[in-house]
Order: sequence, then structure tokens, then C-alpha cells
Amino acid sequence: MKNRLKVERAEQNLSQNDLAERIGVSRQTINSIETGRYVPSTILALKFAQFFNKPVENLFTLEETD
Amino acid sequence: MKNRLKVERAEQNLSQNDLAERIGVSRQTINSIETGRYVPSTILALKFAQFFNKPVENLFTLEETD
DNA sequence: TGATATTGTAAAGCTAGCTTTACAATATGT
DNA sequence: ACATATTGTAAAGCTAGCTTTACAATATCA
Repeated sequence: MKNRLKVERAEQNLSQNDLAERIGVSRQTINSIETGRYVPSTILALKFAQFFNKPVENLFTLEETD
Repeated sequence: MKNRLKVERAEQNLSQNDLAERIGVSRQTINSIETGRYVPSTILALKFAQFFNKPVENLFTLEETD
């Protein structure tokens, strides 16, 4: 699964730490999701969507391997 | 987090087992999500959305406690 | 240059997601 | 009534998500 967190974050000029605090998770969680080490829970995905004001599908997209 | 899986399933007249096979998970996973025991991964949420042809936000919604 | 911010990783520890197997309770259909 | 389908749970086992702490590499900026 791919995600656009890094880009969305850049558009808002936020650091991983900023986003982590706004969403309520650790910075490592943000980093791990951005670098593809973790697939977030649906709760987290919905929070990102809410925060960036974009549909979940716009931030996260399935790949063949999923 | 609430979800509308049971309703969507009923609208399509599908059993938990049917949905499980279509999505590619075990029946217990479907049951556990429907009864609120598990929060699915974002990959699973996207698959449900794809299958029911509805946005993730339409199937899963955050609650205060999330 | 020197100090600070940002990002990438790693490890340990705990919890949660998912699987398989299994059984009971209820609903459906002949 | 009987057989079958559906749903709810449970337990064991494994993997993945998330936390905290910590350190190194790179970028930013006075």
C-alpha cells in the first residue's frame, strides 16, 4: 500500500513530529508509515484523512501485492 | 470506531463467509470487525471500500473515544 | 562554524490483528 | 421435525502496529 503522507506534510510544511503531535501518535509511527514499514490501523487512516481534509482513498492506495 | 459492514452485507445478501471469501480473510475476521472486537488494517478497509464501491469514510466512522 | 531541527533506524516490550480449529446457539428451508 | 446455514465466541499461535528510548546522519540557519 502506498501513501501520500510525506507529500501532504510537505504541502502543509509540517515535520514528522508536528504531524505526530497533531494526530496523537509517536513520531516513529509517522516515520514508519511514511517509509512503508507499517500499515496503519483504519482509525489512524481516518484521522489522517480528517486532518488533511481528504478522503482516505486519496491518501492511501492499494497495490497489487496487497 | 463504528462500521456498516453488517448492513452493506445485508444489502448485498451476503453471509459473513461469503464476504470473507470475496475479500480474502477468515470468517472470524469479518465477525470480529462487525462485532467491534477488531479495528481492521487500512489495507482491509480499502478492500471493503473497493468491494462495496463506497468511500472508506462511508463504511467506517470515528467515534469520540478514538 | 556551531547549534538546532529533521529524518532514518534500531531494539525491547506490550497490545492488537489475523489465522485455524472448534463448539454452541439461532435462523432458514424442505 | 430435521438438516443445513449462519452467527457468535473462544483459545492458541504468530505477526504486525505502536510506544519509549536512543543514536547517527543530514539539513537548516544564525
